[in-house]
Amino acid sequence: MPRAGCGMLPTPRDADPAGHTTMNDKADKITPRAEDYPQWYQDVIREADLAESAKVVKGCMVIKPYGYAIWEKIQRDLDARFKATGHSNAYFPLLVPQSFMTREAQHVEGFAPELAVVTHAGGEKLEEPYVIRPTSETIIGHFFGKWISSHRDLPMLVNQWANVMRWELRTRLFLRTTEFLWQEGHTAHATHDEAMHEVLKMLGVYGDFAEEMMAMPVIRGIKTASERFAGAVETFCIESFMQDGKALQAGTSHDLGQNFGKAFDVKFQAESGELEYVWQTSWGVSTRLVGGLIMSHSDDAGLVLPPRMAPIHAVIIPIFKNDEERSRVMEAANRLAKALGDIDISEPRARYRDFLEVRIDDRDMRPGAKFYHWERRGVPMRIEIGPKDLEKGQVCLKMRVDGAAGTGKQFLSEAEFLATVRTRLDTYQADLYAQALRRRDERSVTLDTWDQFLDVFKGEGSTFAWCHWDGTAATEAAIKAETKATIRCVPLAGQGPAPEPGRCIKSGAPSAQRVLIAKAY
RNA sequence: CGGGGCGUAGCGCAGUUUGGUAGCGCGUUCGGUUCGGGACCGAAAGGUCGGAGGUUCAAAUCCUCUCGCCCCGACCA
Repeated sequence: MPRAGCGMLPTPRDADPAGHTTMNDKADKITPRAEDYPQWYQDVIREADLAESAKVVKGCMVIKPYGYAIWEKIQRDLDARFKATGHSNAYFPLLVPQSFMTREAQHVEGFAPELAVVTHAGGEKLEEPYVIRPTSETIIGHFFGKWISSHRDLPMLVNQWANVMRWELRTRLFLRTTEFLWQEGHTAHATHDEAMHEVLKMLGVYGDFAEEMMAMPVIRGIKTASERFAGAVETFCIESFMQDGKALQAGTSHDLGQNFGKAFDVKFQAESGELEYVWQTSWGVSTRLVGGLIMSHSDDAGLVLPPRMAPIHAVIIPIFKNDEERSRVMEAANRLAKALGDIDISEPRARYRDFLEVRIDDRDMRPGAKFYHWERRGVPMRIEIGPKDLEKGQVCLKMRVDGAAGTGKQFLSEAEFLATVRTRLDTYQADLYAQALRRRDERSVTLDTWDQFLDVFKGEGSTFAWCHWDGTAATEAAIKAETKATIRCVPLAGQGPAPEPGRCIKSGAPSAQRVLIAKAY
């Protein structure tokens, strides 16, 4: 069966009259993005061996080792950033007394439909059911109440890495699963100003992380009331642009005001001697980030990873025809791998060391099959070493995605290669960011008429649309009802087009600035 | 919860209309030959056909009841 091919790569075997191929007719194929984007997304995850649906547990996923390694990269870097901003990790129970969930009115209302409840344990019906945490504001509020009594106890800055469960009706690997992994930061402060400062600081941490480490450009903004976290006074977010034009909320940071302080009676004695409720914040990112990473950079040949998120940076493919060549080539491969593995590729500002991860693929397979194997997994660099290279003292280098500078295989001396590896990875990282940013900006539009709007969002259509909005929930709901597009955020200063007055795209009422509208995951 | 679809080997499927005791491709295992873009030959392992009940000499196939999953709509990091 002749295959459609893998994007820009030549597939000579397509011409094989016998139709021989090692490809499974359906299972190994990556559907092109243009043909079926959601199917492409699933194919990339399967072929890169990142995760699979748990099947036996509705809506849940198994994160496989290679996918989990990416999550570990995310965790390690964010954790260091949280520590650097003064936060400490802690851990709170998975189960939350049901009565806790009902203390804050908006919070119950928002989460009630998606709670899983434990009613029986130890063979008996529980006196009070537990809910499996959909988030931990309530139980942490309870403990903050016990821990905080004086302004000297503030600020309280904790974070927890945990799993949570939300009974979603429709799930997608990484983007929305019933159970997911995340971190949730929870802080308490003496003043609203201080809490607001925290909220924005952590939004900044998320934005920097997304752009510097994931090479994923984001828009920082404020959620509208209807998109706000249940129980928050204000929700801030980072929104990223996926290749199909949809938006992904990649992180949120909430100003909780005194809502949970009042619900859980978290009071402190101020310097003045007065008892006051604390001002709280919470902020989180989840395994959804992995989905965002996939959709930001990957192509029709499979996963593409920025080096700072890649569990493996380089793979060496030995090439030989017989045992004599094999031993010579393997010796050179081992030597090169050792040298590469010693290269420190740490991000300059990071508080941890990062060394280049390299693998030698010595499996008994054709080299071509190995090329495809590692390409699908998004490994940034491939190095081929064969007898010809040994003769010439060179290595053959192929980057997973060809930068603007050149395409295809490059041949360079081993010394030159080793000396430039670090730079090449940094350039590659920067190129992926630039490409993602260009893609987003080229496809962002400013719209001024409802007809234009309908044209953009008809059917499955979506892109980043900057539009005037009259600020009312009614208009927002009308836009969503008619087009499925939603207001992703009101951009913070410098995050969208410069503010200019105009008229609402839907109602025609006056508006002070444009907001970001798109369909969302 | 409504509408649609599907459960047969690890994966993808055929077989069901017209009952006759399960097959194909890929993968896997073993042996050999191969190896600069998805190799080939030979041998082998692997299935109580989602489950329960019924009809029949005989059920993957017909009947009844169940369970599960996927897709589409209403909610969401």
